[in-house]
Amino acid sequence: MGRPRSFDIDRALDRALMVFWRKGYEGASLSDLTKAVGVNRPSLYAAFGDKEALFRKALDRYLKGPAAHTQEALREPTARAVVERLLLGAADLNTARRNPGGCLMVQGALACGEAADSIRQELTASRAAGEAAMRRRFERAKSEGELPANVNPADLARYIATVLYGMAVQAAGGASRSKLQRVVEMALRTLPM
Amino acid sequence: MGRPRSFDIDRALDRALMVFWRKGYEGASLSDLTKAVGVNRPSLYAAFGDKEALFRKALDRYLKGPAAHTQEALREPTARAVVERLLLGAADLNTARRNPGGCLMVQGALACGEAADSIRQELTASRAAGEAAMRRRFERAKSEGELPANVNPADLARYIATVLYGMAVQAAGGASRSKLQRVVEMALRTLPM
DNA sequence: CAATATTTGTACCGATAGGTATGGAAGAGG
DNA sequence: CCTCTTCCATACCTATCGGTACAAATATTG
Repeated sequence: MGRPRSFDIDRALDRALMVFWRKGYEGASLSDLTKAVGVNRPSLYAAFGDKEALFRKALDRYLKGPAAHTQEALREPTARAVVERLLLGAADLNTARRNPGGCLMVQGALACGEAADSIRQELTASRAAGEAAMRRRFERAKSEGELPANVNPADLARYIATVLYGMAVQAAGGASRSKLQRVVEMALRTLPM
Repeated sequence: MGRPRSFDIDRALDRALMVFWRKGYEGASLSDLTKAVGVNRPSLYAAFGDKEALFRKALDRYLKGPAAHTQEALREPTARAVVERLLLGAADLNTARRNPGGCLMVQGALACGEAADSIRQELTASRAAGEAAMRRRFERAKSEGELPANVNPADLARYIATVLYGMAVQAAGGASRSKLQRVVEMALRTLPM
């Protein structure tokens, strides 16, 4: 009962995600967001809560949508296939025409004022969770005899994560897909497995 | 003639640099800056110009001070020594106790509102300049027969830069020096030279 | 000591930030 | 058709943003 909502809530979230992705949490103003979503401010607040809650929902959607390949990558049969899929997927995601350049988890809030501190911590935690998932996958690979004895799963995961973050910075600076792919190629060529 | 300035201009710039380094260009408010510098707002403006000019001067000081190792690294005798010095130097710089974590050129303005656009572009250009210097150094190395035939100097430079940026993201998230050093170790171990 | 040049501190500027009070509009249930 | 619940739109709130006007303070120069 009551007046029905006049906009699609998932479409709205997608629009908001694009703005956060391009400008980061603090760089995205409420005016940017409402303009992009096409909805007035109080409607946005009623639907999602405050800016912080909106960002968290957008991050969730990001992880389950555009960045879903990270989850799938971990299910690849070999460690090398996992890494290939992660890196090549990142090259695609970071430079997809219809997306802003870069990665929401890196751009979102690297450096910012105190107001965004809790968001910064959340993104740091999300990145750490991704690394931990990679580490567990590599531990499994090692137990299956796939990795050389002198390769530490945690170190390998951190290294791959570092390359991924660096690619996001490159993409935010305008690096093309082919340039990112050559970075991936070089990283893969020198992989210890 | 006239009343002499009551603060040291280089000390002030160092304090401002620390604030920009930790919070980025937009995250650093004028109130943060004046409080850290210990100088009132009009004095800051008289000495350095507006916020943008202050940031540019701080960036300059950053490149010539804390990040000076990048210039020195390029003068190492071999390409491998160049890379080693760059990566290990970055691990130190990004996690030095008395510095904010991370790298000013990465944290400064990755994502932000339109107001910071010119600063974002300047940082992107600075990073590109660093990569170009690396590429030229590797081209020299290749002409001296130091690099395998299948290694493209531009690709190698971009790859190293990517690892450096990724390390900055890791450090901004609180990664310790030893963890960064293990990333470096892995990157070095897999280097094609 | 007087005149002048510059810095200093206070107090303020308009613009914008995130967030909300309020009254009318629009549909669902009786 | 009427009521009730919910949503939409305008207009506004306080706090803070970057930036500055102005006058008191402090030095050098004659």
